[in-house]
Amino acid sequence: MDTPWLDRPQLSSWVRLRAVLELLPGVLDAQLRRDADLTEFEYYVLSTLSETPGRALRMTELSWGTNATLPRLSHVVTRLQKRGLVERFSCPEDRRTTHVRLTDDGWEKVRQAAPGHVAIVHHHVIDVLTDEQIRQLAAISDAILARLDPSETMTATYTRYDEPPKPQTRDVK
Amino acid sequence: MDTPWLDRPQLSSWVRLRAVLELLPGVLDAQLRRDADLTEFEYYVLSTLSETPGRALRMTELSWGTNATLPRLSHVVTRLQKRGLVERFSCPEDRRTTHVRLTDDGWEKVRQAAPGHVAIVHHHVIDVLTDEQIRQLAAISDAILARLDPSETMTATYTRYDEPPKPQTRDVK
DNA sequence: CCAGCAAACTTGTCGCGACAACCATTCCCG
DNA sequence: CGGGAATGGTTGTCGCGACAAGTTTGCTGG
Repeated sequence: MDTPWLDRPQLSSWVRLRAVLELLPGVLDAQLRRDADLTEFEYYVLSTLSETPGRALRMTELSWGTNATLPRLSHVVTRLQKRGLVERFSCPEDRRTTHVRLTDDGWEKVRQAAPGHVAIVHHHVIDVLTDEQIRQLAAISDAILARLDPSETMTATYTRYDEPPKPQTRDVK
Repeated sequence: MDTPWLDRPQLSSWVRLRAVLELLPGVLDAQLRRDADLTEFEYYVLSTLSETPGRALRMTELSWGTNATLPRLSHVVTRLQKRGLVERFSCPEDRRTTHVRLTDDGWEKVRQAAPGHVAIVHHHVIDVLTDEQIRQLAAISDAILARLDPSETMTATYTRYDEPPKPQTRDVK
């Protein structure tokens, strides 16, 4: 097996990306925990629901919008439910499914947490990049996601939730 | 408090970056666990040591090179030590410090794991980007890191290990 | 020269996420 | 129209990382 090593520019880019992957989530998470007593992931669950008409989604749809596995989401929803921020309910149409709805408390929570979170995203990402770089970053992320997530579950996030993520060939090959 | 919201291009870029942050580490981690029985972080600890003259570093220096807190690193080193991949030893010069050295087994482990890991980095990141985008990504990551890690601990990674990370104002403010 | 502070780790506890196993419902097809 | 597969979700277990003490060694100033 001939090893395709990384040349200088590639290595340089990868090392830096890796550092971002390692450090950025922690910073965002810490801010939300401190100021809103929420995980970043919890925040995005609430946030996703808050942006949905009816403030409710099926578990599976919610998992598409938040890049989560179903088990993980289920645990998180359980915790949020215990705190009264969301509620589960089932639809008689398909009794396998569970729907999650944002409660008024959950809505209020998101309203209070959003400014701080947006501010830190601005401070650590948006503000340090030029408009040009922001466009570049979108394109780069898109390219990586296309390979990472061939079903394009993610890129559908801010568009639709109405169709399943195509043949799920999520093989790490 | 007037909230500086995200406009369309910014939001688009952030949503995609977030998805990458969420998904990419898991994919890399899964490959290493499966093929080498190593965490990605464990791999980078071993890898960092393997690239160091003498294949040894102080704990603190090692933490600079791997973006880890000292407690985390300490735990990981303990595990690696139990598996015989690294060994701790102390230097009489400053008896507070602990040094970590890659064992022959550890060296062999890294040698075996590297090709697979490099391959998946190629497949998921390098190969989907143009040379131009790789340069852009390095610049973007640099900008984010500069804010994230004002001490520039990270950018020093592939250069030097010999000086402390300047006044540690790692305030999440 | 010693008191107090800082540096360098280590250890313990807790919570979240991955994975696997499981249950319920629905779909598909002979 | 009945039986197996597929879909949708939940639960249990385990391991790693964050955070908060605690410990030892070195440093510095009065």
